[in-house]
Amino acid sequence: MARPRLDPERRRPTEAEASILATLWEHGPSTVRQVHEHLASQQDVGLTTVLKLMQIMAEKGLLARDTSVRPQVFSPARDQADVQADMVGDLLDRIFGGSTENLVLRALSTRPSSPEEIAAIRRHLDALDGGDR
Amino acid sequence: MARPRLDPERRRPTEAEASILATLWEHGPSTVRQVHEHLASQQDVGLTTVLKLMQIMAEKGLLARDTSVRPQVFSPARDQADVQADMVGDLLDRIFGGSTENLVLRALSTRPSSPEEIAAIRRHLDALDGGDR
DNA sequence: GACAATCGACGAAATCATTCGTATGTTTGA
DNA sequence: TCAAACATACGAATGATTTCGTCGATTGTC
Repeated sequence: MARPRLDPERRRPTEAEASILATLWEHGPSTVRQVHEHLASQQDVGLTTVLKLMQIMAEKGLLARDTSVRPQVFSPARDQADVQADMVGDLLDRIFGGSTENLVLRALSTRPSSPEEIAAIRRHLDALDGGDR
Repeated sequence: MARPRLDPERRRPTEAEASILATLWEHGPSTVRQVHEHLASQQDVGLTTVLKLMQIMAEKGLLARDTSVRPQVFSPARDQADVQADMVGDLLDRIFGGSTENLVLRALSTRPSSPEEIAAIRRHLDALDGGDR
């Protein structure tokens, strides 16, 4: 009696899956061992655990795998920006009542941002509305 | 062989729990029936399911309950801003490589923001760094 | 008070997410 | 060549999450 399965598209990665995706986005297409080495430096996790996860992700369509080489090389199947957009949108709807302003404000106040970062965000805002004031 | 239990503090609400918290933040302290009515308008979910979830959340310390009235009234036990900060921080670390700028940029490009909203965000930025340009 | 409606507790089941042992096949290097 | 090391598959265990049925208690209505 659990929740019915979600539409395969728009399926958000789980926590462990997100770690693996992040690794692949950062380092590019990688073998299981490479991903494991990176993750193991942060958390205690076994090689076969990572393998299993990546196999499942490939089945789900989250990863693409190249079986023509050995060891096999995995790459993210979805664009980083797409996944980020889905997850931000989800968070927005789930606990920010859909208010982008609230989310941005919360993000800015949660983590200290450098003046450079703030300036960069201003430029993004300018690009959105032409810099009206 | 699942993931070990997390520290009770800093425990992020699950998906279903987040929906309930959002309802309570939006409508204030509510009965199970009220929460259910609100949620049922969005998804298909049973009354006893919501009840059970809210009981569990009360046990976990996510909700406070007033048993002196009938029906009982539940309210969020943690501040909305705190939970939002935890969840944004988590998303930041998990798939944005800790870059607030990326997250903000993604949020802004994912959802159309009104000029008013953009102006409000600018004011927040000004408050952070005094409006340096 | 009798009856119906509502409330609340509880247990159990289904599914999901994560973990890893073990078994088997493949490659490498002495 | 042959063994050691590595790669991959697979199944199963475990805990977390979500679901809801059912039963007794409480409340409201006539």
